[in-house]
Order: sequence, then C-alpha cells, then structure tokens
Amino acid sequence: MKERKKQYFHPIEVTLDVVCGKWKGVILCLLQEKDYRFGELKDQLFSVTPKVLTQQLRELEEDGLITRTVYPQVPPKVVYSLTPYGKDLEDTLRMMEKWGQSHQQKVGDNFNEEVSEAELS
Amino acid sequence: MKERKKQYFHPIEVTLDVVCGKWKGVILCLLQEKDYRFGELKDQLFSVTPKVLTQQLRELEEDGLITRTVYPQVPPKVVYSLTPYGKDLEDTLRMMEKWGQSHQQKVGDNFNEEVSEAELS
DNA sequence: CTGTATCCGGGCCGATACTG
DNA sequence: CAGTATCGGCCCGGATACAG
Repeated sequence: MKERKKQYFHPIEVTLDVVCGKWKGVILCLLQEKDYRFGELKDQLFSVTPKVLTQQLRELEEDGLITRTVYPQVPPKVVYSLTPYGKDLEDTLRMMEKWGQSHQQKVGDNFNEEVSEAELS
Repeated sequence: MKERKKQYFHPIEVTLDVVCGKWKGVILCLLQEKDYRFGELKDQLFSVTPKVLTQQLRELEEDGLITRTVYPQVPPKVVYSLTPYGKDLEDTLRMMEKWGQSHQQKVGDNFNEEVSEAELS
C-alpha cells in the first residue's frame, strides 16, 4: 500500500503525509459534520471511483484518523467516522478551508478567464 | 510545469493543492521565521537536490505564496520570502505542526505499549 | 451496497552532470 | 552561488470490469 516509514525533518510533514491524498481533505471535512456510508461519500465526491475511494479510506484508517464500522446485514452497510485524532484536525481543516476560499478568490479571476476553451493555439 | 486548472469541490482542496509538495510544507514553515537564500534552504532541507528545490520554489511562487528576489551581483544572491498570502498560512501551518507532533507521539506510544504491556499484568 | 482485480498513463521526484 | 538539462523509476490515481 503506502509506505510511511520515512524520517521526518519537521513535524508538519507528518500531517501533510497523512492528509495529502487526492480526496482525503474533503473526506475529512465531510466526516467532521457527520458519519458517512461508503455510497454517501461516493455521491458527495461525485467523480471518484470506488477503487480509489477505498484506497483513500483505508489509508486514513491505517493512519488512525477514521474508523470503519461494518453492519452485518444484506445489503451491506459500512459507516465511516472520525477517531479522536481525526476530530483533532477539525480546527486545522477549517483554517485550511478559509485560506483556500480567500486564495481561490484571489486566483479566481484567472480561473474564470479561461473558462472559454478557445485558449490554446 | 504543474497544471492547476481543475475544478474544486471544496475550498480545502485549494490549500492542499498548493501545499502538497514533497518539501513545500517545511519550506513554508522555515520562511515564517525569516527569509532564506537558495543555498540556505538547500542546507536546511539537507537531502533535496537543486532541481527539485527549484521546482518547489517556482510552484510556490506561481501560487503567490512566496517571492523571489534576485540581487544582481557576483556571486549571485537570491532571497525567498513570504507574500502576505504566504504569511496568512502561519497559524494553519503551526496547527498542522502541532497535530503532527502529537500524532507522531501517539504512534510512538503505541510502539512502546506493545513492548511494555506485558510488564503490567 | 460495498467493495476487488487488472491494466496503465502521467507526473512527481531523485540522480547525475553541466552552466553563467 | 544559484540554478538547468537530461534521464528514468515509482507510485498515485483513473478506467473498466467483476464479485459477495
């Protein structure tokens, strides 16, 4: 899977190592609000494939941020929720969210300008 | 270089997109303290190659987090410093740093518990 | 509903050598 | 001192199909 045995020079690398996956940030933000089932997450994330979603969730689980609860029934039901360590990230995530909003606004003009696809020649 | 035309589902993706490079977190943390010259950063990061360091710095610059100031002299001198947007990340980075410390600590404790748990019974 | 199994392309990042 | 240039490996993440 994902090897995480490296030596860190700085504590922030630990956090980044754990949070830097294509969908992990959003997943963690969603789970701050409430627990989610696998399919609900898939719907929220819209364009994620089940394989990749499973990967991201497994890694978050291995890193101790979320728990996976299986309800033995048909059809199956699996609920993902935050561990205390995952909840400890809430304030951090909110700050990242805020910064992202303001930064996107700043760069937002650039993004909007290239909405027209007739750009490259 | 690095294409950043994607559509974001969530503001946090902007922040992660900008901060998630192999050395970007540490670089930003260092620059919170003081400005750095290229060689100083290279020394601090220890195992980074000049090519990769340049890449990371260029991307941070493109994203508006840092500025690159060239002093026209021989030998050359280039100083990297934070923009206001980069400075706005300070609190966020500190929180990530703190969480990283405690999480790393937690994993350390688990290891210790596994070894010493037999002594308690 | 909640996943696996396979295949695969791209880009991140490193090693090494060279330059103004 | 502060970078480029070139080559290449690895792994992340997507597409698609299948399964309990």
